Amino acid sequence: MQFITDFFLRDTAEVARGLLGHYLVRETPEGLIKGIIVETEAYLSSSDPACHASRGKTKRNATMFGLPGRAYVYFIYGNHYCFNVVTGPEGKGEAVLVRAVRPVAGKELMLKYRGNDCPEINLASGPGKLCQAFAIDKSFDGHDLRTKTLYLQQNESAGYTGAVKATPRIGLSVAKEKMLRFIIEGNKYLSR
DNA sequence: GTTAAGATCTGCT
DNA sequence: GCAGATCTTAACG
Repeated sequence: MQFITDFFLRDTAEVARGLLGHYLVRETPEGLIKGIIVETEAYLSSSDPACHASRGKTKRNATMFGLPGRAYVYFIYGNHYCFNVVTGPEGKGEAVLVRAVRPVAGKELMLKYRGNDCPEINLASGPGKLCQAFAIDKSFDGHDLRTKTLYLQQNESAGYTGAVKATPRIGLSVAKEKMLRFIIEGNKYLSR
């Protein structure tokens, strides 16, 4: 079952928390890839210097200011893509970074896209690894996440996957103190 | 035109 | 635990 737009129009931190336990699905010509989201981070537009949108709209972050429920994909550190879901009303500039999933289907394909024989526990345990395993690149920037090839799917048992915990976000040089990272506590597939 | 910093990963010590 | 790889974007001259 798909998410409705209203889900993404709520408070961004609530959306980040609410996505835990649900599915991220990728349909490739070679087969289906599916994972359960176990780690997310919220990026707010106001008073959040860590957010790309905090210093206004630019060519790179324009997607963040677009329609909720779209994908915001950007390239970082010369090597990696990061996958976000745009939240809030159009023009606000907020998003949720999906940092890690637990693989549930298409593990062979994920392994192939990751390009080495990494253990299952590391297939998608981090934003860059997740994009590699799901073959997500810049062509998905602005992609509507209710259409095929890449979408989010509700999981009825999401609320029973474990206790949710808020922690500081990872890898930032500013606003390190904000508790905007959400994890399923104790899950083996977290980035750390 | 030039430069510095970045929502990371991997391999080596 | 730490440094290096690697390159796009945005700010500045």
